[in-house]
Amino acid sequence: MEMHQIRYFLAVSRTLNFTRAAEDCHVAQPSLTRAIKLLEAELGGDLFRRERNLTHLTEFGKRMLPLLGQCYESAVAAKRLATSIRSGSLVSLTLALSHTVSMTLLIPALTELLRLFPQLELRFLRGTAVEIAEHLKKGDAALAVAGPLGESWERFDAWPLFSEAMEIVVGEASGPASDEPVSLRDLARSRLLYRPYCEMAGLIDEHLLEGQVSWTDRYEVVSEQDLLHLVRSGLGVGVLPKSTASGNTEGLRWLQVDGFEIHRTVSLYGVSGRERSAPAAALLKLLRARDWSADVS
Amino acid sequence: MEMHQIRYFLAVSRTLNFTRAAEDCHVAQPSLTRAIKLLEAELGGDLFRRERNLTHLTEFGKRMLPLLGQCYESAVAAKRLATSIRSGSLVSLTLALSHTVSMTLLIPALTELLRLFPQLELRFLRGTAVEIAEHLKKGDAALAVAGPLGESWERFDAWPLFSEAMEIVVGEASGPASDEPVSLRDLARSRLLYRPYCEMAGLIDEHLLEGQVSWTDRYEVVSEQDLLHLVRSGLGVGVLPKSTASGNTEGLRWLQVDGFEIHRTVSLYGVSGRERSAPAAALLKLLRARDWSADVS
DNA sequence: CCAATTCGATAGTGATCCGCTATAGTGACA
DNA sequence: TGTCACTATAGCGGATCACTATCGAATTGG
Repeated sequence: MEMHQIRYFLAVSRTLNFTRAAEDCHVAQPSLTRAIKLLEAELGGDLFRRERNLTHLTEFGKRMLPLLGQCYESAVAAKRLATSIRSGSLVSLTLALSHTVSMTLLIPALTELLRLFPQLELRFLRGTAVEIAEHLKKGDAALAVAGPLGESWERFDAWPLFSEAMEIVVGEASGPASDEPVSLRDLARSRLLYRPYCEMAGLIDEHLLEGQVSWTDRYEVVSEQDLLHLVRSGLGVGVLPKSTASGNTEGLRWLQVDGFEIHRTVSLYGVSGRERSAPAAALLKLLRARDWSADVS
Repeated sequence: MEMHQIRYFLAVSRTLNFTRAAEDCHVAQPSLTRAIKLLEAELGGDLFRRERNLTHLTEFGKRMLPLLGQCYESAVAAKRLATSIRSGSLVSLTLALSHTVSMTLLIPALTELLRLFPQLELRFLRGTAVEIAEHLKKGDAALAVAGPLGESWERFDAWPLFSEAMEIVVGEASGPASDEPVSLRDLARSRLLYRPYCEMAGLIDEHLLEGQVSWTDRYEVVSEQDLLHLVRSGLGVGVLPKSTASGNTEGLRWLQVDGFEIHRTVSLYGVSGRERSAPAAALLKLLRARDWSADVS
């Protein structure tokens, strides 16, 4: 079953006249006749009753009409969509974000991006470092923003955006009473709210073990928001990048802890050798040009 | 955009590997590569990022996938349906009926037909003589049952089924009191319920004019059922084929009217030179073999 | 009743395009 | 570094599609 056969079939269905259908299709009438005959042979039944003046669809042809019409319409729709995309009236950009990167960090750049590309369809993927690396590799996302991906694939382009401290946060009404620096050991009796999705999770664990701290109690959470709610309720202690709760610090207290100092670098990632769409290139430029100092202080 | 290109595109979308996709499609890999390239050229953008190990759909390819998938699915569905029809598991028959032919006349034959073809999809078209002739000509219906079609097209096959009288019917409580024959003139003051859709309407009109009868009042109705309801309510006089109300005579009275005698012949119609489907041939045989005497007495 | 017209089928030819084999080029991987 | 895996390219039949020319039959009009 070939596309031109379907096109010819639909033309004859409309005109009920082989000659005129051939004109409509801009082919010679014998070509159309033969195409229809081949289609009939393939389907195993006559599609038309040829009666000069009264040519019409057979019962069989009537059954075939909707399906073949749909087939053709889909092809036409695909071509239309392709044209629409090519003309730039339909552009999209998929961005992979670490669970540890707050959307608020990106809002200014995204706002500017949408000013440049009003029609842009933005799509976000959230994931762990491994998932983000996968998204980039498979081309699910054109760019990604995350902490260190761990994975060393030489085709990853990484543009560092900013560095920030991982800080320890407790609820305003809980934890050590003083504002003086406390020791890790003092803190070890609290419940640790563990973020397994964090790029720094392994490093934090090592750090705590080096400090001879064994946290007796540990909750696993699956999002920064959940963690913040738990911390505010005094149900545990969290280790968070500074930027996560910036501008949303009510009910929280940042602790100075002796012997705990970890920084992470948030980078923008891409895959070298892949041409970037215009919006992707623009977002890259916007993010790299941005001054992040306000977000990490 | 050719069908094989779409098939190849879908295969590569599944396997994400040109070589394996070519195997799946039972073509050589270069043929598939070229087909995809042509498709990309036609659509105006790359569908895949060729990265040996990591070949994947581009954003553009992802957009195209659903539509092209639908296109291919429709074609496959059409072929499946064709096979299904050819194997006889899906047969249909369209029958055109005059408004003046009661379905009850056909029930015995249809019952038998459905015993022979349990899977048969029956479809009915109702219409006037002109409409029925059109249905037959255009192939909308394979067979028709009606009174005289009026149209003389030499390609109409007509098999007379039965003849019957056109009778005059009034409500039980209305009309002339006696059971004696009345004259047309006596009746002329009643309201005539006129059936414009009847094949005999013209002839009936002539007949009444010949009898020098002018009906002062005339209602037009659009169905036998509506007419019977009106007649039962005493709102008029109807002229009906005997078979119409057979088995449904409550509230009705048949009048003997001097000088009024019209018969009509109900025939089965087909179009010569068109091959009939098995169910059509069977129904033809059943209807012609039937004894109609009980229906017209 | 015959000529003109219309409509679909057939024949024959040329060109396009598909599918094939062979092979090159290039990352990935051990 | 050598081998493998994967895609692209080149070149060659062969299938088939589109074309022109023409026929046969049926309808239409004078």
